Amino acid sequence: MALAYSQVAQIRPADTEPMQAACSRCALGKLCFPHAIPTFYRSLFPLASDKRTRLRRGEYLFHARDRQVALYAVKAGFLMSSMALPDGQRKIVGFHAMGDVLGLDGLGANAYRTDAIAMNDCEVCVIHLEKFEQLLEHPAESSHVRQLLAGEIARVESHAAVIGTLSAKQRVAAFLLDMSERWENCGYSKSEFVLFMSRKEIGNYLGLTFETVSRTISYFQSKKWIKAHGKTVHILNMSALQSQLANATFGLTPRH
Amino acid sequence: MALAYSQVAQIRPADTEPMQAACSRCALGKLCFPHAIPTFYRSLFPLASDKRTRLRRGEYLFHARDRQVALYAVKAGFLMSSMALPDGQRKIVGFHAMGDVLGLDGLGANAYRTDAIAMNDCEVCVIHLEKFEQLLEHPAESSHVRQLLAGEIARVESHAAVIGTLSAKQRVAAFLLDMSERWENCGYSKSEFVLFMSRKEIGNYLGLTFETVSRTISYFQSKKWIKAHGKTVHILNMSALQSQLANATFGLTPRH
DNA sequence: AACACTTGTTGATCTTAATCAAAACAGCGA
DNA sequence: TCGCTGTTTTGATTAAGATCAACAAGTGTT
Repeated sequence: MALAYSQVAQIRPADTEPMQAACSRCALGKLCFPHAIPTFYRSLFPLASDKRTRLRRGEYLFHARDRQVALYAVKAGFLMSSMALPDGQRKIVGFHAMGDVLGLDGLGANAYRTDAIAMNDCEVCVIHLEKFEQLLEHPAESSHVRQLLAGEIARVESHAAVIGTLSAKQRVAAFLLDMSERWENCGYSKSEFVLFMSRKEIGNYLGLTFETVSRTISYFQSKKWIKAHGKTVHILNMSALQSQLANATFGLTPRH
Repeated sequence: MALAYSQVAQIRPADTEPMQAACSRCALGKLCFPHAIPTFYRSLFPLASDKRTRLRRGEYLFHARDRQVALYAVKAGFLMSSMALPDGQRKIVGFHAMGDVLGLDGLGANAYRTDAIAMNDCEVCVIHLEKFEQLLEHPAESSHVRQLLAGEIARVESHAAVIGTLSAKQRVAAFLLDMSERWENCGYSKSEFVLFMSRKEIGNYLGLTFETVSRTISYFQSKKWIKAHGKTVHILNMSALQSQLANATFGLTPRH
């Protein structure tokens, strides 16, 4: 039964409430829609996001194929997006933390293309599509949206490159460095952080089994490059992890 | 020495010439910018694309990190986009045929993010960024661009799912079906077509060695599902290939 | 046509990571 | 607190696919 997230839970109305704080006053500020609604536009479009939604672990924010009604900006907590494969498996194609915008890949298709599932309790800003259309009338927002979309392409392309060319050790090293960078971007320590996903989920994301992920983490610990109990990770030697990616590839990994 | 495409060749001015046929009269018509410049806008923006460029096999259309100056729509021929990996390898992240638009992933970043290389002689429409900005003022175009971007995300995500979860046989089957579909979308036969890339390039794209690709193609031939000499492929049993993807996965492939 | 050179096929062997299995550990509700 | 359940770690074995190698089939050039 794949992941334990199978329980389908619709967002109940009670969980959706008007936002107290407008985007302009949101602590995330620069992360999701940095210049959202410049002062002189405020009278027209008072808020980019007018609702927020709370989700509990395992709840779906949206399902692939659902008619798209909104974009979502993560305010707190973590989500993942996954795709159903023809054979009934699921593949995790992305992890999302605060500031990330979800639902972009559905634009124009009138339907979401992935499932978005909460990995823990989280809070999400809702930007309804009508509101979004209004936002787009402002060139800065419109260009920012293209930037978000283009950035997402770049992110997914890199990920495809990672899982398509690197060995297990390299993939896990790349993953840890990526997580480190993301925590840093959110203003936290880049050398000490908590993974918000299980070994199984990491493996799914990286195209490895959870045993291989676990073994690789143990290996990095034996080298004293990291210290990890459970989901807590302490990076002791960042450059050793980085060099895994840079050299390592002569004779040790696929030539392609 | 990676792929034989290493020779860097800038586009020479002589290769870039004014287009005879405007988008509105282009044979590709619906493919790249379907509603480009509706009649009543023509006086303002007479052409989406005002230049075309010819490339010979191995030439670069653009390099990652180059300042982005244009988008490109493929008019004839085939290109690939590839990324340089930290270790000096290259990873092919996409193949592009006529009607495809290249350069999208650089939008907003002010620089291309991938290298685009001609796989054979080809002809490409150039949509300069200034022209593009004008185009965006028309809501239909603006929305179409978002659609192109979102579609690209979906395409790359599926590809990541393919190489992250499927076995060699499944990947090659998925690849052949994908090529088949693309040829069909361009109005050609879906069961008989020419692969425009080498086994090595297929392998690179799919995260396999060229030997494995070759062996897998031989295997499909031995099953009488396809007939192939060199780059010419004849699909004899489409549903057998499809079923490779659907079942196959119980006990035979990674559980993740 | 003859040549070099690149691309593709097939075989034999080896390595990596998957699979199977079992025990240690952590979290949670009664 | 205990015991249940799911997660993580570690070990032993296997299989898929990478690597090494040799040859065949194309492709292009003079």
